[in-house]
Amino acid sequence: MSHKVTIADIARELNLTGATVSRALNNRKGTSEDTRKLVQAAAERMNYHRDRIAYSLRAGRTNIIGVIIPSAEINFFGSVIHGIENMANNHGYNVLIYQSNELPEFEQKGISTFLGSRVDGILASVAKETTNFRHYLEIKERGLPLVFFDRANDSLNIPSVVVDDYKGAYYATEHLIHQGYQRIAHIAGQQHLKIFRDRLEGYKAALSANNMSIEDDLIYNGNVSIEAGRQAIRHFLELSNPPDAVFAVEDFSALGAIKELKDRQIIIPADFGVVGFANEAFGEHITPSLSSIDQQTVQMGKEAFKLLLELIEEGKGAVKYNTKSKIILEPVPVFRQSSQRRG
Amino acid sequence: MSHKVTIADIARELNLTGATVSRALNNRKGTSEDTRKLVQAAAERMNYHRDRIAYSLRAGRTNIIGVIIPSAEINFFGSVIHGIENMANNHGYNVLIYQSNELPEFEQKGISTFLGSRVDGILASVAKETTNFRHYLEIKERGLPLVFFDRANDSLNIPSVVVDDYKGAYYATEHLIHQGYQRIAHIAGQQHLKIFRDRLEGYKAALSANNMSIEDDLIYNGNVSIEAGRQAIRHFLELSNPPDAVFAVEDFSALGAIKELKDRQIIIPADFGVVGFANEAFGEHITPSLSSIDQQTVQMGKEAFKLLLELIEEGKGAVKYNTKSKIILEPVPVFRQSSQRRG
DNA sequence: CTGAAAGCGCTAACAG
DNA sequence: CTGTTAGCGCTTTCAG
Repeated sequence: MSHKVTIADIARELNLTGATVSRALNNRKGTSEDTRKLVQAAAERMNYHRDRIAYSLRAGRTNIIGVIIPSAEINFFGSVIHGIENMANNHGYNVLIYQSNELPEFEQKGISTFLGSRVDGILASVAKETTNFRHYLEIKERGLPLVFFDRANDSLNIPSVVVDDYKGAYYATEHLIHQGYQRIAHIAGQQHLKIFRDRLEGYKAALSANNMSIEDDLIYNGNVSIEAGRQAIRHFLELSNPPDAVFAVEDFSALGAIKELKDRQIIIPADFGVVGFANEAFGEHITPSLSSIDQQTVQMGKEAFKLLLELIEEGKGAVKYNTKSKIILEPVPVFRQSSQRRG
Repeated sequence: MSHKVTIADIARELNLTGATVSRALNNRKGTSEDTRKLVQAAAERMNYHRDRIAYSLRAGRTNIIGVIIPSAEINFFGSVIHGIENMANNHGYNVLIYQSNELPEFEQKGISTFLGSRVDGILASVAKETTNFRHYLEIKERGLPLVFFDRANDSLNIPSVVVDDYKGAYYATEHLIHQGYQRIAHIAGQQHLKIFRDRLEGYKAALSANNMSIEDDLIYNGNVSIEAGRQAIRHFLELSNPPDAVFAVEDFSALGAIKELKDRQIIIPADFGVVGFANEAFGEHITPSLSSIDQQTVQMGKEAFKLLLELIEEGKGAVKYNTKSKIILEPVPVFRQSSQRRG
């Protein structure tokens, strides 16, 4: 059980004082080369690890950042965490995780424990159900660095890293047009979420830019689920003038669309084109493979950490929140079988 | 910026002393009802949050556990983390994450920072490349609670939570037999990993129990990848007496097998049955949908935390590591189209 | 019931 | 170059 070894232990061992040992360990100037070596050897030998709790209390910083995500079970967030943690690790930071499970109460609780834990900064992706952002503003008021990723709220003037949803949707729709589809529909997501609104806008813009009309009948308001995708197709096919392609707001509704089309013996992509959004893992493996828009998840995590780190270092207690610090990642189209009927 | 409010601030405000405030806040006995109310109201009003760093230094515990995973990008681990974090949260613990990226050096580094961070316990899933377990033993020697999940090492006498790989493989193989397949092959994984060895054993046992012979030609030694699955099928179909079904060590090799069989116009499941292992998300959506064995990931995370918590609470500095504490979860068969040709 | 004092382990300021 | 002292914010003796 060998009592945890502290600086005092090393000092006693070497007939020195704690201060000297501390200086030697941290290579502070004002220590002779000799004692420095002596101390470091002893530390090694005695298997000393600096106590970060004590250090943090003293230094006023923990080298820990807190990350709030809706759920670690969602692929997307696992991937972002991967980017965040690796980058953080490179810079000497550790990552504390908290899941909101999409509920604002949990978000609030997570923020509260993060504040108590004295994390040096917070990265967050907002829960779907969150409409009141008071708890996020509290972070800001405390002068603690905060960066949103993916699910941001622009009106709060908080830095963020997001993918360009508008552009991604534009690419997807334009691609369908280039593939010769004549009537392109859209399966939309919940419109109270900005990311889904942006995708709808991108879809519309691409149509307009190509002199195609925007028709309400061709925009199905669902949610992000396989079932919504099936329902959308049922709705579309009942129209007197049905579409021949669809851009779905994300991959699961695209998947539902594909399933429904296959059930109805409609050939993809020859008779009907489908593009999703998110580039989920399954897309590559289904038949036909799903065209989609990659969101640069790992990159997003890395950028988010880097931005947070800048704020931490620049800030030192007084962070300047300016809207300038908004990083918009370029979405990457991944076009596969479900939409390619040319070439 | 309002200087962070501390116990001293509240004490000053109320003309009390820090000790009293502390007692009142924590509902310690030996405080009058009146002052208690007074203090708690003031704390609320002044927006006081207890500083966990200072508390931890004093108390010798952080209420933080460290979790080492190979990569957050792997679905499986995201899902386990989900279970761990939710359960930890319920019990007042926070979760620090560290990715080994499958490298023992990183594992070592993670453990080192966890020790420095004075986490109350560690959960770990061993990196593929790890062969020397010295760093894990160090945790044990320090008396810090440690629990392995999924990728464990039984010879170290460290508690663990795993799924019963042997049984899962047995179920999978037996199922194929019950479906009337005559010659059942196996795509094996790297045999230096226990989980893969166990699956091979389960496969063999099921064959033997059903009076079917075990043939070396029907066991393909690959790794866990789509390409390995394809290669295995190529190998099997070249045999003079080829198999008519395969149990793959995990879903990606099963996927490769399915792709190769489809390319060769072999009908699944009528002419060839396929079962995988892991129940990855894509399995449900491919055509034909993939039969697999679910590993109870979320449950695994929950059990792992619960076991760790027991060790933490029982231990209080002197943990008893006994082999008794090994939790083996029941694998859950999920049979879909790729293997069902009856009923 | 409340106050004074000490200490968790570390580092920075000030002396020597 | 090294030692002494103090303090980060909290809780827990021990007195009063």
